[in-house]
Formats: sequence, C-alpha cells, structure tokens
Amino acid sequence: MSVEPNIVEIAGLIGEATRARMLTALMAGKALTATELAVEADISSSTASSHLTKLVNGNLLVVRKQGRHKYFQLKGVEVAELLEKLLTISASNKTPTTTGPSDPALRKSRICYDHLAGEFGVTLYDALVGQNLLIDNGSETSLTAKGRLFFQSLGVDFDTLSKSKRPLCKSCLDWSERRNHLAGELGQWMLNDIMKKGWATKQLDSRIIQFTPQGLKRFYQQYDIALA
Amino acid sequence: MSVEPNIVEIAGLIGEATRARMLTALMAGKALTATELAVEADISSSTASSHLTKLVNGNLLVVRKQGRHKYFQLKGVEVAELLEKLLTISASNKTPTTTGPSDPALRKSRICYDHLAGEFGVTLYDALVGQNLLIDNGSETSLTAKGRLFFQSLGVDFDTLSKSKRPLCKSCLDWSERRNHLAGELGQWMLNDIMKKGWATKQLDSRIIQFTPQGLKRFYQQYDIALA
DNA sequence: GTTATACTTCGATGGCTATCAAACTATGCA
DNA sequence: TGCATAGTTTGATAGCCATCGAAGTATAAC
Repeated sequence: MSVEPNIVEIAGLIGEATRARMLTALMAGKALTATELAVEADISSSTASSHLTKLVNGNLLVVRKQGRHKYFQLKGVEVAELLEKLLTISASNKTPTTTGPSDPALRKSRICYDHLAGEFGVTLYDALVGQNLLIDNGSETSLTAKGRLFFQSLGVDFDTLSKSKRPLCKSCLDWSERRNHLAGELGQWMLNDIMKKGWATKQLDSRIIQFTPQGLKRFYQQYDIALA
Repeated sequence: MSVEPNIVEIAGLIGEATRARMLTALMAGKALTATELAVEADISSSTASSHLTKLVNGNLLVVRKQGRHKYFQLKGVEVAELLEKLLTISASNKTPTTTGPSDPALRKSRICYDHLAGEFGVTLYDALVGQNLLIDNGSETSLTAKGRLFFQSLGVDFDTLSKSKRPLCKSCLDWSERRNHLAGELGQWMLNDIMKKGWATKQLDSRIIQFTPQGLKRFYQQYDIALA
C-alpha cells in the first residue's frame, strides 16, 4: 500500500456539493449550529447530521456542545487556508463565459475566515505597500519599521501577537480579484479593528462585510486610501 | 446560486482514490503517458482514459501529444502546491495507530514536485538557516546577503531566476517531518544541482530520491551539514 | 410532569459514477 | 500493405452514498 496520507478522504469530503456549502458557510469564521448549516445547505436535518459527523471525523470541523445545540467550526486556520487555496485555483479555471451576475457585494468585501478579502481587501493591501508600511518582494510580505510604528500607533500590541505561532503578515491571493490581500495575525487584527469600531457589520449567515458610509470614510482615512 | 467558484469540482476530482493515485504519481514532476498512469493506478486503459480527460477538463493536468503517446503533467506549480497542502493536512490527521511500516526511503528523501523533501530536505533547510544563509522569521523565508554570495559561488544565476514569477525562496511544511523544507526557485535549483552532479538518482515511477554513498558525502560537504 | 426544540439513528430509495470488455481510431514500424 | 501499439468510445454492471421521513434520544422551557 501507499505511504501517502489519506488525501482522498479530505478531498472527497470537500468534493461534495452539500458539504462544500457547509464549509464555505463556515469560512465566515463564526461557529454555526447543525440546523443553521442545514438551512444554509437546504437539506433535511438528518442528512445534515450525517454530513457533519463525517466532517468532524475527517478532522475538518470541530464541534462544541452547548446545551442542546451543537456548534460547528472549521478546525483551525489550516483548513481555512486549504479552502482558500481551492477557491483560488478553481477561480483561475473559470472560463470567461461562466461569469454570471455574481453577487457584487461579495466581490467588494467579504470575510476570508478571519481577515478582509475582496476588492476592499486588495485596495487596503496596495495602500499599505504604497506607503511603505508593508513590503512585498514577490515571494514574501513583511512589515517595515515604519509600518510597525504605524500599527503601534493604532494600538497593535506586537508582543502579544508575536506569541502566536501564526505568521504576522501573510499575503493571500484573492480569488475574485486575483491579487493579494493581507492574511495572518495582522490581517485578523485589522478586520477585528474594523468590526470593533463599528465601521462595518457582518451579515448573518453570509461572508459579506457591509461597510456603513461613515465607516468606509473613516476606514479610508485611517489607512490613507485615495478615493478612486 | 452561489458566487463561489467550482471548488466542488476540483476537490471531487482529487477525492477519488484512482485519480488521487495518478496525481500523486505525477508529483514527481515528470510527465507520464496514459498507459504508465494506468499501470500506476492499476486500472484498465479505458478507465484511465476516462479519468485523464476529466482531470484535463478540470484544469488539474495538461496534456502534450507526442506521436501516438500522450504525456500528462500537473498543470503548473499551483496544483502541486494544492496537493502538498492536502498531504500536510491529512498527515496531521493521522492517528498514531495508523502508523504502518511506511516506506523509510520515502521518508528519507523524496521529490515534492520539483524540490527535495523528507528528512534530507528538512536537514538541509536547518543547515542553511543555521549558517545564516537563509533566514526564517516564522512567517517568511528569505536569502541573506551571505547566502546570496554562497549560492552565487555554487553557480546560481540570480538574474535568470529573478525573471520568474515564482518566489525565490519559500518554506514548505513537510508532511512526514512536520518541519520546513525549501521550495521555490532556489529549492528547484538545489534539487536540479544534486541530480546534475549525479549525487542521487530518481527511481522510475516513484518519488524516491536515492543518494549514492559518495553523492551523499559531497552533498553534506557542499552544504556543510554535520553528520549526526 | 408536559411540551417543544435540537439532533441522531434507521431503513429504503434513487441517482451517480467507476469499472470493465469489446469495438473503434490513430499512429508508428517493418 | 499489413501488424502492433496507444488511446478512445460505448454500453452494461455494480457498488457506493446522498437523500428523505419516521422513530428515537436528549435537553430546555414552562
């Protein structure tokens, strides 16, 4: 037999329409209950239950029991990254004829597990690079000294962040824009900051990030983004 | 309908045992013919043909016709990276009880599409970091000035390499060792160098890299790797 | 307690698809 | 002109699995 790990199992779990819908729903980072996921995937509760146990057994999801509810969540950043990579690859396979109407709000700004993606995500990334706060040499992304000061002035506590095993900065190829946005600890911090300040709201059961008009203005100000 | 790209199609293609065997066989980087792949996967030529057209249509493989042969190959580095990521994730899911005998040669040194992986791969990586030729700050890997000189002395032409869109250095989490080895252009160059100098041979239809005793010695010398 | 809600288990059904052999096309070789 | 090899197409078969509803368990609310 082969030494290869069970790549088939993992891919097979993702490669089924209903389960994939559940997984992408969970890419919003929020934990969802079994029934919420059943509604999302438009199936009966019994089939949902079946799928969810498979996903948990396959180590793609973790589950937390709370009273009579069961909350499901992606098992760690690794799984989210895998899904992102799949999204990117399959996006590049799209034939031009396939371009349907495709929800514009989702293209504009959405959550990519725990950071900001979509049009706003890449605009932000470009702005940070343009101001020499971030440096992207093609193969890697890192914070400049200037950038470090900038984010400290915004309240980022680098001592806490650096304790994490996760990279601080990480570029993530955006599947809708085909350009980079920022993931990693700092990407997570920025999204958190946006939400905490009330500049945007997360629509329930969706990955769409809805900026308020004022919030968007402040967002542009904070990161010195030129209005198009 | 969803805006999501056809993530299901991609994952579904990989999530079938026979196709997965073909894909992993192609991770050795070499192009294989349809019959070779049929033998590898232990199926009839007709089913192989069916699978291969699906993989090509799904943009996971490219095919090149040469006489009456058809050579199949992974479609670019992206696909190889996706497979590697799947390997890594599914390796971390392995329960300790699953650890079978698991081919030791494959654990020692193998090809990961176009660079060296396995025990030797991570030893090499650690040695380079230890000598300050490579720097790994946890989130990114890059060449130091000293490292640049070192590789130039070995004959690396950085002008040519930098023309590529691919990152020069890139750490890649090894699924057998659970530690980093070096991918990217430089990783490819090093493997090439090893093969060109005849230090090791690639076993046919396998990802195993077989070092000769002399070759291994020279390999250790060149990269100043201490013998354990 | 009783009722409602959340989830699981079971058995039956239906559809999808991997598989093969056999017939077919195409290319190379003698 | 044939024969052999490489790959494809077709039709039939069989196994797998997603799906549902209904019955069963568990937890919460009253």
